[in-house]
Amino acid sequence: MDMTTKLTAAAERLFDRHGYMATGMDRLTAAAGMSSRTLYKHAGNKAQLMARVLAERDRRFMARLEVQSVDALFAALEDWVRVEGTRGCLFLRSRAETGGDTPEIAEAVALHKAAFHRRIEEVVAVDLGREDPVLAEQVLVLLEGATHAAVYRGADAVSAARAAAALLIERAQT
Amino acid sequence: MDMTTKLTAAAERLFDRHGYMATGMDRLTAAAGMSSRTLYKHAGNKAQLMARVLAERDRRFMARLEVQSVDALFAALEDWVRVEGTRGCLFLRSRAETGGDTPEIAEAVALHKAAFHRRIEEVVAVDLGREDPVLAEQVLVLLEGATHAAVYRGADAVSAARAAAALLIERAQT
DNA sequence: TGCAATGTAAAACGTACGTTTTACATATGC
DNA sequence: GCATATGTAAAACGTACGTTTTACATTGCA
Repeated sequence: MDMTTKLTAAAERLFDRHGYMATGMDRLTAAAGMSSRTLYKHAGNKAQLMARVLAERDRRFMARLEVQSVDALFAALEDWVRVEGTRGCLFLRSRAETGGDTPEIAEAVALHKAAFHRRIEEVVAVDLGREDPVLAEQVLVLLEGATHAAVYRGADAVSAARAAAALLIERAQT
Repeated sequence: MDMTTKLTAAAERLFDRHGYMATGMDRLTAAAGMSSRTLYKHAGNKAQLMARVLAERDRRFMARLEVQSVDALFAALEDWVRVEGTRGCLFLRSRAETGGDTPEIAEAVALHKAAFHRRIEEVVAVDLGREDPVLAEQVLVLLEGATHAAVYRGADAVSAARAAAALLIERAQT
C-alpha cells in the first residue's frame, strides 16, 4: 500500500467521521502514519486532499451502482450502508461545509452528482424499456432520502425507500 | 428587535451559508452588529449559539408542518425551499460537522428529528384514518430526499417527491 | 442624584490552524 | 559508490481561532 493510498484512505475516514473543517492536519498525519512533509508532497493541500478523497469515493460508490434494475440500486445502497455506515452524503456535506467556495471541492461534488443522476436515468431506462425522467427523479429522491434518513432512522429507511421504489416502478411498467 | 433575536438570526444565516466550523466569531459579531462581549453574554459560547439557532429553526420549520394532509407537507416544503433556499438540512449538517461530539448540538438535532418523525406519523394517520408506520417512513424518506436532492436538482426534486407521495397515499387509501 | 444594568471598542489570552523549512536518514539504480 | 529520490522528525511561519478582560459610555429606574 503506497503512501498516497494510505493517506487518501485515512483522510476519507477522518473527514467522514469528524467533518472536513474539524479535522486538522496533525490528526491526518498521525492517522496516515507519515510526516507532514510527505503528506503535503502527495496531497498538495487540504482542499486538494478532500477533492481526492471525493474522487476515490465516487469511484467506489459508482462501481456499486453498476446494476441492471432499480431494485438492485437500493440493494446496493443497503450494502453500502452496512459496510460504510451512515453519516450522510460526504459530497453534499463537504460542499455545505465549504459553502461551495472551494473550487476543487465544488467541482468534485458537481461531477459526482451529475454521474449519479445519469446512472439512475440509465437504470430506470433499462428497467422500463424506455426513458422516464420523472420516475428517475423520484428514484433519485428516494436514494438521497434513504441515505440521509438512515443517519437517524437506521436501515429501516433504506428498505422503506426500496419498497416505495418498487411500487413506483411496478406502476410505470403496466 | 432585541439583541438575542438579532444575533440568532444573523448566526442562522451565516451557519447555513458557510457552515458552522467555517464561521468565525468575528464574522458573527460583524453580522449581528454587536461587540463580542455582548455576543458572549447572550450566547454563552459558539456551540450554545448553534443549539439556539437550531431550536429557533425547529420552531419555524415545524410551524409550517402543522397541516392535515401528506400533500400539504410537500406543499409546505416547496414553500420553505422557495423562501429559505436549498442548502440541505441544517440539523444533519451541524451534527455531521461536529461528528456528534458536541452534546448541545447533538441533542437539538435528536429532538428535532424525533418531532419531525412524529409529525409525519400524525399527518399520515389523519390522511389515512389509521396509523401506518411504514408509509410514514416512506413519506419521511421522500421529504428528506427532496430536501437534499433539491440542493443540486432544484425545485423539481420536491415536486417529484410530492407526486410519488401522492401515489403511495392513493394506493394505501383503497 | 446615583447606582445598576447594558452596551461598545479594543487589546490580550493561549491555543491550534495550514503550511513551509531545516536537518538528517535510508534506500535504489546507473 | 555516489547521486537521486523518498522518507522522518521537529521547529518555525504567520494567521486566525474562541474566549476573556480592561476601560469607558449610555441609559433607566430608585
